[in-house]
Amino acid sequence: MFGFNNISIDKKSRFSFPAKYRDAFINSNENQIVITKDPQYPALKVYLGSEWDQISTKLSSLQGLDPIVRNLQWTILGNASVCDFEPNGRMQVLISADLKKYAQIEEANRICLIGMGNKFEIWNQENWEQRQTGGSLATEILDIVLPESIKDMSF
Amino acid sequence: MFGFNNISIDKKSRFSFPAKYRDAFINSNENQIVITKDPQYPALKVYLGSEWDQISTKLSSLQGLDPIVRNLQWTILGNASVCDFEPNGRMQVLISADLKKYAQIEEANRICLIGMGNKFEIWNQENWEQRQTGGSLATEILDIVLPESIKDMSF
DNA sequence: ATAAAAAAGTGTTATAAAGTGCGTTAAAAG
DNA sequence: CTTTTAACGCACTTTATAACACTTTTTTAT
Repeated sequence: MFGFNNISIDKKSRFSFPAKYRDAFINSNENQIVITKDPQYPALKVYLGSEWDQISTKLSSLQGLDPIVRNLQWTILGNASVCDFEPNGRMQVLISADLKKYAQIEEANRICLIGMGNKFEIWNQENWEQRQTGGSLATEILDIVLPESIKDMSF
Repeated sequence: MFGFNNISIDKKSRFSFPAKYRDAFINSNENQIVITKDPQYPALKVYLGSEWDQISTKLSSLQGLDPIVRNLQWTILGNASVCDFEPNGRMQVLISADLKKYAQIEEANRICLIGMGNKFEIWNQENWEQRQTGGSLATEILDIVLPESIKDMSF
């Protein structure tokens, strides 16, 4: 599941996945979608339920007394929104007010949904364009020093 | 059970878990909730009864002569408040005056309830925001040197 | 020590806001 | 031109919260 999509969000903060991904969703047999914060950029990560189960299990098992681990747990686990998802239906998903704020899409009625294989990203259009042209964003965090326990995880 | 929730506490210091967690509570067959102090931050930990049984059993069995262990035992075991909990009912829980004070939510009528998988955290809103934006809090303890006996526990 | 008063805890109800479901219209693709 | 997809609008349902009433426990005063 790849590619760029500029799509709308309705008055109740829902968007629907483009129909071109329907078959892939049906084949992977998912009935849940998880949206959470991207730990580095003002953007959102969208995981399939099964992917999320793996990531969250691993992340929550790490030693929470390490402050860096704890921060990642807060960001990724503590902001995750689990949504029921029907690959055969409208494939609609709600974005919470909190996550909208983080991704700076509070006002917007359009978002960029980027397919990255087994996950998606959601971006505010201006931020996405700026990143694509090599610009940097005020809120981005590039200098995370990861503890050993996390180095083999990919979010 | 994941995600951020900004919820109210009533005049009698009760809050109710958001309805989205109901199914998970019913499935895990819990009828008790335990709230206690977070050992590092001015925040509260909320455990399911079964999780608490494991953690408290393990923690209380550790050698109490090590001062760090002793401190963790005091903080976590000595402040635990066990509450009856009805997954099919209103899922309401009372926060004791003591714990409210520790988490600095005495005045506030709103709290942040953070779902971290098999446990929750409760934060005063200002403290939570400050932590999320990289700020630090006066009362936080980050430089704990953990004894071996605790390194494989995750609270 | 007892009664009254206050405080703390428990449970119920009403209402506004948030979330969900679905039909219709508009736009795009074949 | 037909079919599919995306966007919009509306009605319905669920949820959150404040307000209220009642019970139990604790405190205070006599």
